[in-house]
Amino acid sequence: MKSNDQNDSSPAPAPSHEERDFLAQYDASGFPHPSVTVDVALVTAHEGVLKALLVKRVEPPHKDAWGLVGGFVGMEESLDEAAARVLEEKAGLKDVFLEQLYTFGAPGRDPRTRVISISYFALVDAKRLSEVGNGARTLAQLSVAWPAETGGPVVALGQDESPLPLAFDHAEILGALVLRLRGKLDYAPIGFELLPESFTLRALQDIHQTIKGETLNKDSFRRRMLASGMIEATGGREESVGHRPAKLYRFARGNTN
Amino acid sequence: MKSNDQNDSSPAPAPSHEERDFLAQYDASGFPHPSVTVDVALVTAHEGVLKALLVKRVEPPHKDAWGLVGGFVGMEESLDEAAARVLEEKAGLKDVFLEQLYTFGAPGRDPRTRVISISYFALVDAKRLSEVGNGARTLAQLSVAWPAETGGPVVALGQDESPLPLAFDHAEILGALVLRLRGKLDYAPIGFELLPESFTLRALQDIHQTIKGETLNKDSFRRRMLASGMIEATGGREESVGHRPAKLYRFARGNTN
DNA sequence: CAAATAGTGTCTGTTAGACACTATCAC
DNA sequence: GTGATAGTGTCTAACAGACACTATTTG
Repeated sequence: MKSNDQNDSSPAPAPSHEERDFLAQYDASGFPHPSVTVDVALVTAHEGVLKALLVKRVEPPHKDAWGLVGGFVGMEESLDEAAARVLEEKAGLKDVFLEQLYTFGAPGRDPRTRVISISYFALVDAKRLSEVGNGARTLAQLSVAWPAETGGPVVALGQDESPLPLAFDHAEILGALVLRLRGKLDYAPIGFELLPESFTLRALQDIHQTIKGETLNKDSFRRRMLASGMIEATGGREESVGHRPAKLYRFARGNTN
Repeated sequence: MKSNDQNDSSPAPAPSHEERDFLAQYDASGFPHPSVTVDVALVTAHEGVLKALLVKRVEPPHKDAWGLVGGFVGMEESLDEAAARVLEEKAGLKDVFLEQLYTFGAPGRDPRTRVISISYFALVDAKRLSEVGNGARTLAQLSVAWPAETGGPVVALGQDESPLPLAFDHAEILGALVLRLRGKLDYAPIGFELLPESFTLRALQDIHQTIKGETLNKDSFRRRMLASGMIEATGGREESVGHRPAKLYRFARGNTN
């Protein structure tokens, strides 16, 4: 599927750009141009805190620091496609919720050359974390690690500062991410993206509390969700939980009633 | 201040990039790179509708269509700085509220080459419109025009479609802009940016109604604004209005009470 | 005075928070 | 039964909408 020969006469597409030297770019008239990348924060809610996938950098700059997965934007792909590709190549995840966050382009954010990075965030159910790493091309090289498995290479996003040294301006990206999630939670269906298809009201409330960083009133949350029309009962219930089982709900796409 | 000689040995900075040929960019190894631009929507509320500054394009592509002001991002400036510079050079306005909106980068959005554009929006009081054009370097060339003066070269942003043919994906940018303004209005102080420093509650309500595209309850709006702590009375009042004059207020920065 | 809009006081319906109470599972 | 959480009913406080009424200007 992938050609290692850049001079191959067949129309070999994007992947080769990952291995190129990272130098300032010039056009035919000698005018320099910035490089354009996407950085993707893969986010989940785990044990009551928001967590994002970080990979340990094995080469300078910021060697041994932790960073988001990222890569160059190909000439033939949209920004959304680039973000999805990077997420699949470097984390092994497909078909996840993906949204553009913000574009960072301070002149000094990468010490090698001018790099403009469009940041994205992806939301996944914590149960899909086991997929991370499957088929990821550069996993071994970048030594991906995830909280559930190692307890280490994670940053908990909240009022506290990150406990890990982060590369580039990735701490700023994660800060903007938390604000975006908090701001959108009340009017956009992003909470459901962090849960499996069917879930209990309690689990949904936990997600909301994790994002907001505060406890919510149970009765009010319940009434509000049921009245919103955004969820519908699946008919099923929890099983083997040691107490009265809760009804299961699913996200009712389209109902804005 | 500006050098017309690109081979000048003094460290002549950014402005020359505007006149270059617009061709695909390649680095030393022959790998192509996208161009990076900023597009800025200068927005005001005028006669009950949102309006954005558009300039008529005098060269292909999209010759004779209307577009936002835009320009290349210089290698030494941040994205915010690039947006402010473009706004000053092409609309003659300085010191206005400016915020990044979204980044557009579909492969075909510019027929010449791959262009990734970080869009911004600027908010100004309608009374500052008279400044538009002052000192704008390329104004004559691009034939800037504004609603208040011509009635023509404007797009009214609302539920209706634009009556003007718009260049590139600028219609999409304006659509995203309206959604952003509506979404932020209730929790961010953006309404004040569309008004002079002192204003009446009625004028503020008009701005909110213009952005939301719906009428608001007068009593409730009044109570909400006064209780928010975001505004404070200046002590002054309207004059010569043919009816009871309203108190003047100003935006009380920082009060989130 | 009339015309017009600013601003106040009060009632009502809706919604959020609080809390008591009942329901249903595992053990 | 006990322990634990799900789910319901009801009271209350806060707030938005509605509307009547008063206040203050220009002409």
